[in-house]
Amino acid sequence: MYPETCKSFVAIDCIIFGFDGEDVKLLLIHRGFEPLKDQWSLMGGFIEEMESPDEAAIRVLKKLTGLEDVYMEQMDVFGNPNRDPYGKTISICYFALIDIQKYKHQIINDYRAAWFSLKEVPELILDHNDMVASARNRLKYKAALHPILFELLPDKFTIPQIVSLYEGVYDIILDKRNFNRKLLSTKLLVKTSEKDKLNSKKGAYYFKLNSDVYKEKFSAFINFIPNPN
Amino acid sequence: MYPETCKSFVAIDCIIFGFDGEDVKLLLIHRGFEPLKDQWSLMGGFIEEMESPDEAAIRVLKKLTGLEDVYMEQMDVFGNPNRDPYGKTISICYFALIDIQKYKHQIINDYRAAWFSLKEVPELILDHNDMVASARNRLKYKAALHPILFELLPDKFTIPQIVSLYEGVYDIILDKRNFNRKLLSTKLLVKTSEKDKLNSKKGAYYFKLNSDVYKEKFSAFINFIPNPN
DNA sequence: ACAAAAGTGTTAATAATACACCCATGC
DNA sequence: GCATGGGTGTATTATTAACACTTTTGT
Repeated sequence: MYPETCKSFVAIDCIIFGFDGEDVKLLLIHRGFEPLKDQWSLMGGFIEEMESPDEAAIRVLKKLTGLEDVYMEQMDVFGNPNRDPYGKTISICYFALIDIQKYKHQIINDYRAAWFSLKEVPELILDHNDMVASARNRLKYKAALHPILFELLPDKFTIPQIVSLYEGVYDIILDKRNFNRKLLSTKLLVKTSEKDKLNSKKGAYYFKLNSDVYKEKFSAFINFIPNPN
Repeated sequence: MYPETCKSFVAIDCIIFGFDGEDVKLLLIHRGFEPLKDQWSLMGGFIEEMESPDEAAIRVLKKLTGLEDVYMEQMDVFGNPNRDPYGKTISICYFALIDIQKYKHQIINDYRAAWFSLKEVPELILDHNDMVASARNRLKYKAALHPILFELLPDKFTIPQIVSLYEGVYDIILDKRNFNRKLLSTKLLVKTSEKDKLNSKKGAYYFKLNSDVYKEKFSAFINFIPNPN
């Protein structure tokens, strides 16, 4: 056995992204317990005795959202020895992409959960704002190359929604003609005959994912975001 | 303070890559101490009391190689609860890219260090072979997009060396004409008037990095590896 | 003179960009 | 009939890919 002094608290924290059709959002909790009561925070938890970090992240995400089989990715470890004044804690961060329509509000005694637009993220406890910043960068990086943002979309979605999604993540304006061409060239999308008439008079066709192509291309490089020249 | 049962051992392990002009190599240690005496292993260590994971990685790397200011990147956390039978240990992995010519063999009582070609990695303790596999994938991923492999090269290097380096990392054969053109188009390289006459009769010109351009383009996307179509 | 590795150019195909108008509908 | 957002096409440029011969020099 190794020396006890090498032990440390180990937690995971989840940066959970959603998309409501207009804006990219972050799921945060309001702590109803000490320490740091009544402050906003990421959802997290300690890793339990017989659990891997990934399992802990899945457990915590399910507790908050009711969802399983969610796209989740390990990102940075935050381990500055002074980051948590309540005990030296190393936190392994995960970012998760969920379909906000599938999110079921869980009744959890100690937390109140709420979605925040990325433009209005409140002050968070400890170094959680840094974690969010890191997750946003990671999301931008990854989504410029791989079609992961489709994880945020419901089963049926329109092209204008995808455009808003990418525009929200990158804070840019896309040329819809060129972007549309690139989207369709991936063969990821299947047009349905239904239209979304809520957001316009003309109505926009709903598309679904071609799940075979999606699985195949999930790790492939696709340049979704134009180079800024 | 949080409950003591949430504590766990936390270590870092370093996957250290080098390049000798022909092959990509891995720096491993032979353990001269229990547990797992006389087996090959990655270099690692526990995170100390007042240390962040990054600081621990830097300390461990320096102890083994004598080098500071090395390119190092946090990668996966290995935290399967059964991964280490000597105590539940979570390991944060780092991969490092060093100039093998700058490597100074350190006299360390408990270890014997040696370089292994990627094609001849021995059986390692615990899950260290998985860590190596993960580091190799990460290296491939990252180096296809960013010029990080230059971290492996000495101050002066030839184009044929760069070609061997990329061919070794990806286990492919490159078209040297197209690759050469892409390399030069990055403006990363400065031709010197010296030639390396060791590896051929004609001799190959030495190049240096243009460090301004290198800093500028370090995070930029450059497609070094052709798409397999 | 020949072997061994270095170096160099052209063409064709593909992908990326810039850009502007018509369409369908609800009011 | 008009305002709103949805949808489409083309021309230009830039990038990538395929492909083979000449150069240098040590032996």
